[in-house]
Amino acid sequence: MHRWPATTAEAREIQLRLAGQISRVNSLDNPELAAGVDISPPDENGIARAAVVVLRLPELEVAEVGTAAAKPGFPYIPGLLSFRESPLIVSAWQQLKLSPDFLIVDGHGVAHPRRMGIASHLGLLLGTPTIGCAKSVLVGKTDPPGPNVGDWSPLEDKGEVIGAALRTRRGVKPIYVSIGHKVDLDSAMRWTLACCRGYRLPEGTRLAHLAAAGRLSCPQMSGKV
DNA sequence: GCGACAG
DNA sequence: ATCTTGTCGC
Repeated sequence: MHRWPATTAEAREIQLRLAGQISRVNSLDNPELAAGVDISPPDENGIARAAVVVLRLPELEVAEVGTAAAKPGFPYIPGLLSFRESPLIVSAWQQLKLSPDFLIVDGHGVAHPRRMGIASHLGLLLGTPTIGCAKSVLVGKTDPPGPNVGDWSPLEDKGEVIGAALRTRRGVKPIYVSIGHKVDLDSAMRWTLACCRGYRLPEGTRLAHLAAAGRLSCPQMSGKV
């Protein structure tokens, strides 16, 4: 694919080049397997763990869980998150026997200064449709969406709609949905909502958070515990 | 120069 | 992402 960056300037150059490879056209058609991913903060030894949870739609039953653990090889820098977390997520993804139809990522897709957030980067690395679902804004402005589940308002930057503030639960802050790769914004919101079950975060992401922290155990687990 | 800044 | 109890509401 490409050489891993040694400097932040190099990382930004890579992002600018990769941004041109993102497809914002929808390719999801009645998906059956949805995946969510999250990564734990490094433990006292510097080891972080990624977990990918695969859910069967529309029931949202856990079909499989893949994990991977390692020390991140890149620091956390706003705008460069994917260089820190992507390698571990790719490893966890490779543990899977199933092939999810799409992946929801805990972070932004094109709602990023260079339109190349971690969700988009992973879409390219995995060759899979991806959706960015972040808990806070990185770049852009938005108004609060309406109070009902499914209500949304555009997230705009430099005159461009880069995502949406989406109400996934009443009475709590919205999440910020954006195109990762091979989906359009309407589809991204549609399938995000299809993965929500009364919590602010979609189930895949929520369960992956638990799995990465070692607080989810089920027979579908694979990879290291 | 100052503030803002996914996880 | 962390640190953080009890409390209010469904």
